[in-house]
Amino acid sequence: MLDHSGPLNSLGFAKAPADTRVVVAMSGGVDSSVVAAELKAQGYDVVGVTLQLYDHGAALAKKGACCAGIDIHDARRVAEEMGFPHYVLDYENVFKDAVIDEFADSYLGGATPVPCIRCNERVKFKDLLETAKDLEADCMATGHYIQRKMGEAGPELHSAADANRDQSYFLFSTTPAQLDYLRFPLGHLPSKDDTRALAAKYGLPVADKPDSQDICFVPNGDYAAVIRKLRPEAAAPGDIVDVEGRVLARHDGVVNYTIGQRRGLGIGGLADPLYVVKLDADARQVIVGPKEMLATRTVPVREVNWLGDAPFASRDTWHVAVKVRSTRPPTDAVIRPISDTEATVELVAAEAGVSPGQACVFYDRETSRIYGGGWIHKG
RNA sequence: UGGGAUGUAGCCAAGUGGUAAGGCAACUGUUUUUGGUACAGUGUACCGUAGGUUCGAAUCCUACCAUCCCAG
Repeated sequence: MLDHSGPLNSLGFAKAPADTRVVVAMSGGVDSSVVAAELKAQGYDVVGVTLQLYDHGAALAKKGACCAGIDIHDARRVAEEMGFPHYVLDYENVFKDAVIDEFADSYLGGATPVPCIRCNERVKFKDLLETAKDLEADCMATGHYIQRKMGEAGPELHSAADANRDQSYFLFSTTPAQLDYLRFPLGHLPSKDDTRALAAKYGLPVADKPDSQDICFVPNGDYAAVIRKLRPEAAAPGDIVDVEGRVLARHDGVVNYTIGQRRGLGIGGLADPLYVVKLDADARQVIVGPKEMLATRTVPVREVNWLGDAPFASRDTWHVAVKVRSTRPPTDAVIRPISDTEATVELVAAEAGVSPGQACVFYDRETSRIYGGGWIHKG
């Protein structure tokens, strides 16, 4: 089921699976459990590792969570049944510092963060990856739906075969060095059904667990409540104003809003709906306007992670396709590098709801290859 | 105090005799490993109050109340 290329084993090493140690990042969900089971079945020296990322009450009972409470036990059960060692590491402090704090501060600054990406780049592919190396593993495998393919200049990042499952948006910041060490055994599967079928085949206790969704550390979808707990000032009220500055209503914190948002404004009596078109954290203002005002064509990005073969700033423009959100197909765009890590992205067709703090991910126009991406800022 | 206008669900607003459109907001669901969007669904409106005319009124008549505008 896994990739094969010449004399190398399925993970790309020129030795027997039994001599290849692979750390599997196990969240406790179906995907990573299948990865671990499959590799173990193929004879690899599998070591399962699960991170405990947070541990507050309400989130534990929630369906579709990961990396806490019952999920850790689920991962452990899979390891026991399949017969490989499994370790649970306490990463609560790391996760809070690297992900949750920034999540809160980003919202306080009027931006809209993507904590799942930060978690991958700052925790799973950083500390956990180092831990895997400490365990003398040859590589680390995850259950992400994305592909690593060997190219002329080394490993390349490619979208998952199943476009509906593709998680490339959340993995754009994977560096070449990380990519070299990582493996994504599920990326080539045609659909999630195949994953569940494999889970059933190995008799995994997690075969029927629901998919994870929403932000894992946020209970009940109320992310603002989490922020208020961490940063009481997040509830500071302010005005909801139109583009001319007229006050239309009051709000209880800019953290409750994001650009493109329609619901929650509470302003009625108009012929057409209003959308948040801008957030001014300093003035505590939520600026609203008609839908047309959301059309955005110029997107400034920084912290660019470039995965092309030639240096990012070696050209004036790159013609690619980009995603400014996870749930829409890539759209044609031109990247104009400003430096090795900054650029202006011009969308050929305007997108609505582009917000600072979100990611802009670069895709090849013709192939499944991903050229990295950058973080959108206010410009 | 005169003159004029208006009063229909949280807001805006159709409906001028036959028993209450629609939009916005709100809520719920679907979609989605971020936020958001989109889509679908959800409303017992004492039709300002009190009388009257009529088989029957939100729609006609009277009075009153409230709000707004003009006049001084």
